[in-house]
Amino acid sequence: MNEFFKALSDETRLRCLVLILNHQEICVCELIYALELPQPTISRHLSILKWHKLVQQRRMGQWMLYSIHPDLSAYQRDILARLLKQAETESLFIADERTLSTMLDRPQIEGRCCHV
Amino acid sequence: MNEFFKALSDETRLRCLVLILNHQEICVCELIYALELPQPTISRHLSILKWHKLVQQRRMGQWMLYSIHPDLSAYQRDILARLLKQAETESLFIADERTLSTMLDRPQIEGRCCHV
DNA sequence: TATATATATTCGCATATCCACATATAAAAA
DNA sequence: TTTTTATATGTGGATATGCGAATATATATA
Repeated sequence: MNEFFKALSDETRLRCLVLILNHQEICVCELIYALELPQPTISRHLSILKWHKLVQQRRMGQWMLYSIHPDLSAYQRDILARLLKQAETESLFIADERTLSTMLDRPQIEGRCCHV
Repeated sequence: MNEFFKALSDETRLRCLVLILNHQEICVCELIYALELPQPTISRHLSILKWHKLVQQRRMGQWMLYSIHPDLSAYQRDILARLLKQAETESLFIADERTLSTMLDRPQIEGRCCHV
């Protein structure tokens, strides 16, 4: 049970998760751009989230898309939802969204709509 | 925001928190007995929870009593409540409660009732 | 006051975590 | 097929975390 919180205990991973939650599906290059962090840093944190089964990945051509894992338990979904709500209340991570919105030539991903 | 999850990312701290939540107020010697861990280990984890402002302490004679911090935000209370519910669903930490129930000469603490 | 009980803290060590840098791999474009 | 773009992984070092053992402190009791 504490392992789940360990996955959430890093700011970079929370920032990634919030972006994933807001956009349903997002590619690594968008996370790199939005968070303004080195590519290996993003990749490594994504692999930790993947190891904890919080996210899944799928390839779309040259891009790797990440989304919330469909097998997430109701419990974990509840925690993530509460976390997201609080992030909005406290206006956390909005800078990441603003940075992302300035990105040019973002990959076109079907059925994606931003929830923020 | 990730600091809160860092406080929850350790199993010993979760076990302490669940006991505190179930008993409202609990003394260190009860935690030592219930978790069957060395006294310095319990004390150290309690001091971490205190540092994160998740718990408060008060002295009652020779005993130090710990309880959930009254200034906890609604957000943090929600997460703890969801966590507690899930622990019950998964029957986690029940061994701690059972061990505690076998403890002799537990300190009498006013207004305490066990919620499990 | 001396002693026992309860709790907190210090120290040293082992391990875990995170980062930067370099390198590897996979797909797309030239 | 070579090159470019996108992503993943290996490595070493710095820092953080957790633990056991010893010690310190505070309260109660003899």
